[in-house]
Amino acid sequence: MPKVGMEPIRRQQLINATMAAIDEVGLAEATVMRIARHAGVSAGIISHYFGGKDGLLEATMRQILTDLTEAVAVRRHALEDDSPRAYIGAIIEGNFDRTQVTGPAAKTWLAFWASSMHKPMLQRLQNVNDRRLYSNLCHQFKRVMPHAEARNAARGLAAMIDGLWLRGALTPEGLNAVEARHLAHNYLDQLFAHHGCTKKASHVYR
Amino acid sequence: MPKVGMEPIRRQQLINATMAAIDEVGLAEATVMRIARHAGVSAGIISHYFGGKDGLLEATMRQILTDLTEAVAVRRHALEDDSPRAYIGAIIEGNFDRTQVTGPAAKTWLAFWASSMHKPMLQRLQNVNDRRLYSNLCHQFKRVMPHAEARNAARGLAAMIDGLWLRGALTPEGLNAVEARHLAHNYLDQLFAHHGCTKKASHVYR
DNA sequence: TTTTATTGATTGAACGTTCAATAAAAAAAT
DNA sequence: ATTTTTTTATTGAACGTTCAATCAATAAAA
Repeated sequence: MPKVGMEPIRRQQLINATMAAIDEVGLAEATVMRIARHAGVSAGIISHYFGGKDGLLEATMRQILTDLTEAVAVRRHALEDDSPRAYIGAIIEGNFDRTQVTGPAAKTWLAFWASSMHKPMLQRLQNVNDRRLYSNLCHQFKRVMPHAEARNAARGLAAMIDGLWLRGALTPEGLNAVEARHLAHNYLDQLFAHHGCTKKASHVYR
Repeated sequence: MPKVGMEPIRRQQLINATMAAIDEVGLAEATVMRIARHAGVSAGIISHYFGGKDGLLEATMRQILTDLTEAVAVRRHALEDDSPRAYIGAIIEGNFDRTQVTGPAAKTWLAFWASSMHKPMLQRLQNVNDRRLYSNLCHQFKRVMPHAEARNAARGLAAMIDGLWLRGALTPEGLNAVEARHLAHNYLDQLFAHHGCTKKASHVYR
C-alpha cells in the first residue's frame, strides 16, 4: 500500500491512536505496540515518523494544546462586542469546546499534566500554554478592576476551569460540559458583580 | 538489625519513601528499587510487607486520603460556631493543610489521581473521598440556600479546591497555600453573598 | 535453638528500538 | 504499452534493557 505523501496521514493516525490508547488503558500501559495496533500499523513505524515513543507523546500533547488554543481563538474572533466579559466568556467556551471535552482528549490531557511534572519538554509546553491563559485572563480583568484584584480573579478562574476539567476527566460519564460551562460562567458573573456591584442578568446556556 | 515489631515501622518508612520517590522522578519511574533505596532497605521487602508494588501504591494513596480527611476533621472539631460558613471554611482549611500541601504529597496526589482513571482500586478510593467532600459541602450549603443552588455551589467549590491543588502541584515552587486559601475563601464569600446578598466582611488570613 | 526480619542474586516477562528484508508505487527505459 | 529500475513506505523478528517478583540463604534477636 505504500504511496507517496503518507507522512502527514500516518502522523495524524498515530496521534489519534495515542489518545485512544491512553483513553483505553492509561498512559502507563499505552505501549508502542498497542498504539500501533490502534492505528493499524506496525510498531516500528512510530520510531520512523516520530524518532521514538517520546516524540509521539510530545506531538500528541502539542496537538491537544493547539486544539485548545484554536478553540479559544475561534470563539474570540466570533465575538460581536469586545467587552472583557465577552472576551473571558469566549475563553471559557473555548476551554469546554467539543473537541477538548471528548473522553480521549480529556483523559490524555490529564495524563500529560501529571507526566509533565517530571518531563522537562512536556513541562515547557504546559507552561507556555498556562501563561498565555493566565495573561489573557489577567489583561481582560485589569480593564475593569484594580490590578491586584484582577490577578486574583485570573488565578481563581484559571483554577476553576482546570478543576472542572480535572473532575470531568475522572468521572466515568466524562465531563458534563453544559454544567461545567454553567459553573464557570456563574463564577465569572460573581467576579464581576463582586467588584462593580453591577450584577448582570445571568446568561442562557444551551 | 532485625527486631520484632518492625512491621508498622517499615510500612511507614516505605510509604514515605514512595512519596519521596514520586516527588523526585514521578510515578512512572518510581521503581521498587528506587523506593527501597529511599527507605534504606532492600527491594524484596516491599513484596514482603505489601504483597507487591501495587499494594504499596494503594497503601500510599490510602494514607494521603486519610491524612486529608484527618486534617479536615481536626479543623471541624475545633470550630466554635457551627454555622455553614464556618464548617465549609474548615473544609477549605483542611484541604490546604500543611501535611497535604508539601511537595511530595501534592505530586503524589496528582499522580494517583491520573492513575486512578484506569486502576479500579484507586478509583474506588478516590470516589469514596470525592463523594464525602461533595456531600459535606452540599449538606452545609443546603442550610442556607435552595437545594439546586446548593448542589451547584458544592460542585463549584469542589472544582475550585481541586483546581488550586492541580495548579499548585505543577508549579515548580509548589502550592502557595496562603494564596490558594485566600482564593477559595473569596469564592466561598461570593457564593454566600450571591445568594443572600448579605455580604460579610472578608477574613484575615495569615 | 527457634523465630523473625532481611537480603540480593536470579528469573521470566515486557518493553522500546533497530534494521535487514519486503512490498508497493512511481519513474525511467525499452 | 510493457518491462525494468528506483524510490518510498512498511514490516516484524531480534536485541538489549529494565522491571517486579521470588526464594534460598543469612543474620540478629528472642
